Amino acid sequence: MATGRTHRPATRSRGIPEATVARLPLYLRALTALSERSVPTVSSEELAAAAGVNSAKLRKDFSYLGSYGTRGVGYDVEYLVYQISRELGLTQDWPVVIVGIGNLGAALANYGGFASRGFRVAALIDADPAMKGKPVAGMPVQHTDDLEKIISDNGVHIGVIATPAGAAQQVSERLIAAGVTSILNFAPTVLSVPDGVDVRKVDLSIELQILAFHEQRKAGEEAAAVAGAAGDVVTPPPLRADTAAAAAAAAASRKGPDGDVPAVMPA
Amino acid sequence: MATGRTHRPATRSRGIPEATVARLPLYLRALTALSERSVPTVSSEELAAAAGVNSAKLRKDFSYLGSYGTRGVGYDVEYLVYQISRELGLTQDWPVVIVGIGNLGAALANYGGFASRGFRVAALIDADPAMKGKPVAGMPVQHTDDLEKIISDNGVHIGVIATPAGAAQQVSERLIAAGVTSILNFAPTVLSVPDGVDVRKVDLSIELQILAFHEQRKAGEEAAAVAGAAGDVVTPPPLRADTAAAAAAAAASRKGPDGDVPAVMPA
DNA sequence: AGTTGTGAATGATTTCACAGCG
DNA sequence: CGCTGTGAAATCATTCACAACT
Repeated sequence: MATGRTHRPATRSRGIPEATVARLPLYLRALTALSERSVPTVSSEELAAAAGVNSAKLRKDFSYLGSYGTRGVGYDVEYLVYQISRELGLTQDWPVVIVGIGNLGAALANYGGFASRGFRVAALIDADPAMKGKPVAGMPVQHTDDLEKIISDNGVHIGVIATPAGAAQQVSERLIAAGVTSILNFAPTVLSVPDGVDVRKVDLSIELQILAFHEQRKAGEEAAAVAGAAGDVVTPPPLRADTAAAAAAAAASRKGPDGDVPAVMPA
Repeated sequence: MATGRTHRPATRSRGIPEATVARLPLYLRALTALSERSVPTVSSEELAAAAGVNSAKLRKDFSYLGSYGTRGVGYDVEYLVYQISRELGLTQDWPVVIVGIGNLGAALANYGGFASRGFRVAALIDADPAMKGKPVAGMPVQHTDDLEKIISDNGVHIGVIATPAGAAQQVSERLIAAGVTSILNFAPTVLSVPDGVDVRKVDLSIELQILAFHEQRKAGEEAAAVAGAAGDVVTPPPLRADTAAAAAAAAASRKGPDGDVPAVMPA
């Protein structure tokens, strides 16, 4: 998951496990699609398929919300949409500010799915004076100087940070001081925030790196399957950088888990 | 976390747990920052703080890679950068295509951190004929018609989908047929892909919904703490939509976990 | 003396499998 | 009969706490 919570120990909130909470939006999206097609009821099997999970997990997830299904029949789509929306707090709408109106910030401001489900972009904020007043997504960009006033005037509790990494920590501190308690961080930095503030992080390069890991593993398996003839060991030379004398002294006795032994011995 | 893998049972890859793999990029980023400041060694405690995790978890994570530290001293920064990069497959560079050059796609194309660490944008692809040839991030946009040729000419294994939701499934099928085996999906849809293809998903509105859940919970706690005087129950009327007769018949016997009972009884 | 590496303990999540109900 | 809801089992992840090593 491209996502990752930062603070707050993985404790249950109101009895609902975190892993379940993270899936509720998926279910909600699948249910909304069914609702638009006027499908009245759906089984756990069908809904699970639409959401990309297995049905046992889905049923267990729903069991934390209550008994909202009908045995032998399934779930009432509209009713479930309402219950999940309520559970997620989407029956009210949340004003959100986006800080950092560069390429990404502008893309986020223009993102339609934003407004549709319970969220409303209350303001766009940027530190560049040249941006001030420029319309983005039909809304004038405001200057960082007014951040605190914007937050409190609009009763904003959720902030989106799309600034460069260097500015993110400071922006988060100002947001929090002004009353924000939930942050969605697109900047590639670990934010440190006080207790009670939730941070979720979306990080493109982390996602790509995780994919690269699996991709590499696939390539390795493939090579191992094909190999046997050419004795080309994939592992490059260790290239140990001896920057620290103390650590360097111990360098001789390194052990990898199995990395130094090629999966397939050269013949 | 904004992320979520889609396919492939959560099995270990080469003995390294998935949860650990997901943290390696974080460690790598923190280590790279230390490296730039020419810090030679770092303890698990320090590095953990920089990466936003606790030190026991970090040490356990590293233990899956091998014994790369020195007791009494810590970890050699350069050496660890290299080992983690290698483990993540970043010692080679991965050509990547971005499909869907709208606001988001353009933002991704312009994102610097992309090129820096092992990834190279090999092509930008869009279905709009009007976009063809237009330069985005210093690179001409190519038309979807040529997708297959672009993938195979460049040996691309990783694709990024930034199209509207409606196009995503079809695009993924074409990417996969042409040889892509890892997909980073920004479209708000569940992709269904064959075995052996990895999908990671980044979804703005899911992240916001998870934040809203916690935000709502905070508001509830606060209200409960303050309350006792005003008897304003937060729970809205159930609003049951009777779309399905069968399910409706059973509507009488609903039970929520505790949702129908206000946390604080009105006096 | 200081810090890693890791078994053992704990906790969270997923999966199984089936009783219970409509 | 079909499908939900859920204990119990299995798996996965985190944390503890300390022996091992420099």
